[in-house]
Amino acid sequence: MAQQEDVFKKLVSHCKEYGFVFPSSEIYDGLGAVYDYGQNGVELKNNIKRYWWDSMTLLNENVVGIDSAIFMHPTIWKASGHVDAFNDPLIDNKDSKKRYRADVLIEEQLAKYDDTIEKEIEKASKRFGEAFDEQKFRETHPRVLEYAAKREALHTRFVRALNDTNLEELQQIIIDEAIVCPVSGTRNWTEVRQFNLMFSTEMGSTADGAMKIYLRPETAQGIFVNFLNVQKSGRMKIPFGIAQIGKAFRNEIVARQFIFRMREFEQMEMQFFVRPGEELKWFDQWKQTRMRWHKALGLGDHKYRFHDHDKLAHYANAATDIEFEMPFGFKEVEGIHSRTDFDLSSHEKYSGKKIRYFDPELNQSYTPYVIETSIGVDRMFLSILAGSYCEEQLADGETRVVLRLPPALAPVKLAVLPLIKKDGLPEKAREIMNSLKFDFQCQYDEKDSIGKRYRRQDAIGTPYCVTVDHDTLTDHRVTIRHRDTMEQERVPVADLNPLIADKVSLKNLLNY
RNA sequence: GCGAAAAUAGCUCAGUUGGUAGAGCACGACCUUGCCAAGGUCGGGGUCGCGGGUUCGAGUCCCGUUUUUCGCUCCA
Repeated sequence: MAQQEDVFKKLVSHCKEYGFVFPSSEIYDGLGAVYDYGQNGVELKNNIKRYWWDSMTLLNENVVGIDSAIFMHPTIWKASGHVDAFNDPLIDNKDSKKRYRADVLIEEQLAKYDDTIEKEIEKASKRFGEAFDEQKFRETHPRVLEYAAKREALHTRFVRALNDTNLEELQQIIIDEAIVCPVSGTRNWTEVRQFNLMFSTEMGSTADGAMKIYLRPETAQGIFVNFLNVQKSGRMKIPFGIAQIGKAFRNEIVARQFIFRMREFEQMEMQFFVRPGEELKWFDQWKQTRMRWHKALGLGDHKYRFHDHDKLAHYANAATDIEFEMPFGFKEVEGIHSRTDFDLSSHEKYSGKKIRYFDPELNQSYTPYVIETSIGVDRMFLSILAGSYCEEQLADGETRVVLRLPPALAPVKLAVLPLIKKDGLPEKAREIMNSLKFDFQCQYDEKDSIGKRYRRQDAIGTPYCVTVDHDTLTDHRVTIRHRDTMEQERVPVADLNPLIADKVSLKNLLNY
């Protein structure tokens, strides 16, 4: 385990040193759990997205893509359940370190007043026996009146604070009422905080006309609200899917582990619409398809596993995760959920628009059921880096760091290197590079020894190095050096383009 | 959010009881160099995370703060 954490540290360090991932706003001390992708990172990330997008939209004629806006109508998040699910005001006791819902603590205090009043009545009732007039007792007894008044005042104050979502007031109530922690028995409280998962901002420039809107916490809703648009304009027939890649935002309480859990992240989601009753069949099919997609990367089949959910979310009737063995353990990179008709039905209810599909084969209309595949781009990025990163012991006792990235995903496909930087070799190398740069991400390097340049390319995962030597000037052949085996072969310059194109094509991955 | 640890050059780190900020690698120029991190010469780069305090003097001691890591907690 300690060794694995060590690998993780090295990975983070490698990402920064070689231009894959930088902490955001670093010269201003950084911004918590936000990261930027560097010159190599963005290429790798784009290639991952392309691999997913092509696997969805090219391999499935019944899957099409969209790109919906990050801003969406606020009611969408009511319909999806996101507004209600994450609005609890929470408070911590500093001594017991227990966390409570502030509203629940205050409700318990209200119940205590009720209890006290009831106890007074009970006592009096025993004392006076048959002659006891409860109604009159309630209206006249000074202690009961006092507690009733206190209870009423607290209740009024509490309801107002809740309606205004006035967190300071909720905290003040807990202080004023001398509410103690049931565990520690102390009144050493933190501030009341609202852990709303969603970031919000205002749309509209005038104060009174402004509308509170949220940055989407998932891309899925953009697909659901466009279901009819895509189905009708694309003449889509069930079963069919809609794919989308885009940013999502979650104000995580604890965002950690590098790019594994960030506050701003990117998702690749596909919602697949099916007939009611057939959802579990499709769920299983997508489960297998998605696992094959992952394993096609060749990082090692044993590094993947399913994790089926025992406890299901309110909208799901089946759910599983695809987990990858990260340096810090098996972690979720993709979720596959059978979301039933929850989302479409809910949007139908909230929008008042009919969201149905008329199935010509069944000659009936219904609300389609949905299978969702949802994958975190950043997690995918991390899993690929973790799976590719390799410190290799060489025969001569040296070690080399090599990223064994699938060639189709590598940020740089080939480096063109003159053996030495004189005798016309640099010019020849430039000429070769110019003939290849339209088809491949290429790098030219003439600094330092050839061995050092090979190692630099290993560190960013460049699958091929093309070396120009004196013979090249007369025989028009170059040496291709392979990243993984370090083997070399001599090939004609004219053959380079088709040769490399074949090796770095996404087709090699997509044929799973 | 709580607790613990850490922060010195692009990277990895050293820095003695408090007394002129260093090394290796990396980076740039030139020379050398025929295939797996070679060598030489010269050079650029740090208000020691940030803000206070103690002191004649703070990278070093104290307080606060930010960021990161680990453990809890929370969430999905």
